[in-house]
Amino acid sequence: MTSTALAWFRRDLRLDDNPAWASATARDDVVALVVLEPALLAAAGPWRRRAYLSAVTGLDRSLRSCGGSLRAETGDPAEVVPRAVSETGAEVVVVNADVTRWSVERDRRVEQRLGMPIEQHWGTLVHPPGSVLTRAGGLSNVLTPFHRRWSERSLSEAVRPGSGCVVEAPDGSTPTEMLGDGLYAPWGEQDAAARFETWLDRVDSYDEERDNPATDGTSGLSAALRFGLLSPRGAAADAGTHTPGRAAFVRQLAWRDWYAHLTFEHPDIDRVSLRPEYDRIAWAEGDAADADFEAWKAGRTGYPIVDAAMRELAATGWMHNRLRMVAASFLVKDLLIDWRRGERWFRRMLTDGDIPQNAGNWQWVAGTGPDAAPYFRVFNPVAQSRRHDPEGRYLRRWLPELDRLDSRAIHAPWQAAPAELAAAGVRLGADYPAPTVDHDEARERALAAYREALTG
DNA sequence: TGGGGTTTGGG
DNA sequence: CCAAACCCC
Ligand SMILES: Cc1cc2nc3c(=O)[nH]c(=O)nc-3n(C[C@H](O)[C@H](O)[C@H](O)COP(=O)(O)OP(=O)(O)OC[C@H]3O[C@@H](n4cnc5c(N)ncnc54)[C@H](O)[C@@H]3O)c2cc1C
Repeated sequence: MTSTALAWFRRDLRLDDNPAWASATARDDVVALVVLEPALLAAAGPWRRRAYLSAVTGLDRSLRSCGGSLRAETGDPAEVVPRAVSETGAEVVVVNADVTRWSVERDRRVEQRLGMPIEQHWGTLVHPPGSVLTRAGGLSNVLTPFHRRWSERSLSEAVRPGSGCVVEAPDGSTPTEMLGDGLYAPWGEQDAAARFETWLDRVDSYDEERDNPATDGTSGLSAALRFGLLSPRGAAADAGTHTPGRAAFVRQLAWRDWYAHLTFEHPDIDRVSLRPEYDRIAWAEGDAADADFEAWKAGRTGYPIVDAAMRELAATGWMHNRLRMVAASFLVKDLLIDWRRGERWFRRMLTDGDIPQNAGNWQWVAGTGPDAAPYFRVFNPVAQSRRHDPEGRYLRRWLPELDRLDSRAIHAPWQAAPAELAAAGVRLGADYPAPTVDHDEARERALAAYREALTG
């Protein structure tokens, strides 16, 4: 009698070094399934939706090179998965687990409908939740001790697919048929692996280049990690920590794990401040705040560094880490708008957007999370711009209307002399917005609001 | 991976 | 005069 496993792929869209896939392919036959969940696709903005569907196509490509193909179905997993099980005769469903409340609840619902437990592995983190603990036995609320413990743990060995026969998807449910031929160019684990290889040529200068948004001094691997095209465990192992650049890169992977573990422990990370006293802040609300929020989303705040970053986000689904901090700080501290509103917009628009990383980082910027920046750390958008993009190379890329301003004026056009603006062809309020807020006043307003929440 | 203001100490 | 140190938020 042959044994059949159903491997249900979610955000682990690769075959190599994938614990769930390795286990599933230890059976005689294995069915590979992706469920296109309407709720998830609706929540994703255009960039992440495209990336996800391309990654699904890429997974199908990988499966075809082992003689099978991917079965893709649309619907609620609680309906789709049990149906696929009964159609294929699979006796086990194998997954890599995820940390969000949404995915935990989904898997519980599926198990109920299946009438049996799902076989769970971990394949989207370097170390799974619950495996990195302080002496007291809990999850650290401070990154540094977490990182130390995390580094002390040895990395598990890479796992390889077993020899199970990969089943072909039935007619009508291959990604090509589901998504349309050629609409989504395959983006797969080979692409992620190739990108990682070229990153290893540059990783040694990461610690020096990472804060410069005008150059691609970072790995650009976040979307591949988001969808599991790259094994984070493998990335940490292959990079090593023997140079400062490599150590800094691997530390970022620890940061990623930390936010995932925190999310597993605090499923409401996107809804409540992990330091609850900060939920007493009197955020700006009403028409004026709504107008500020719209200006921020559209890149019309009048602060070039914020506007360039927000325009890049909307146009590409990407934003450099330094700019994420600056743009998020601007929304929270300068506009005094609830971090949750910004978090939702970022999550929708970012190709790499996910709840643990996005909400964790927003809580860090807003000062509401564990080990977050203290609330009185307020970024000055002009100072950040001068420090990290001194020539305005990045600004010019996204704000062509300011290109003729020199590298002194471009960071704060409203401070330039009228003649200088005229010579550069910039009419503030017409070609480019006048600043929506005065940073010095806004900073005082934010400090007062935070202080009030903490003391009053 | 904060910034604004002030003081201090060498030039 | 200026950078660094220091305090505070
Ligand atoms: C307000 C805000 C929102 C963010 N939202 C997201 C998000 O939705 N999804 C996301 O993946 N990252 C998010 N980040 C973290 C970080 O900005 C991105 O991971 C990074 O810019 C991705 O570029 P990279 O792959 O070139 O990173 P690299 O600098 O090359 O870092 C390597 C990897 O480490 C991880 N990493 C790096 N920085 C962080 C960090 N600060 N926190 C956690 N993990 C990190 C990422 O997986 C990244 O791919 C956010 C940061 C901020 C400040």
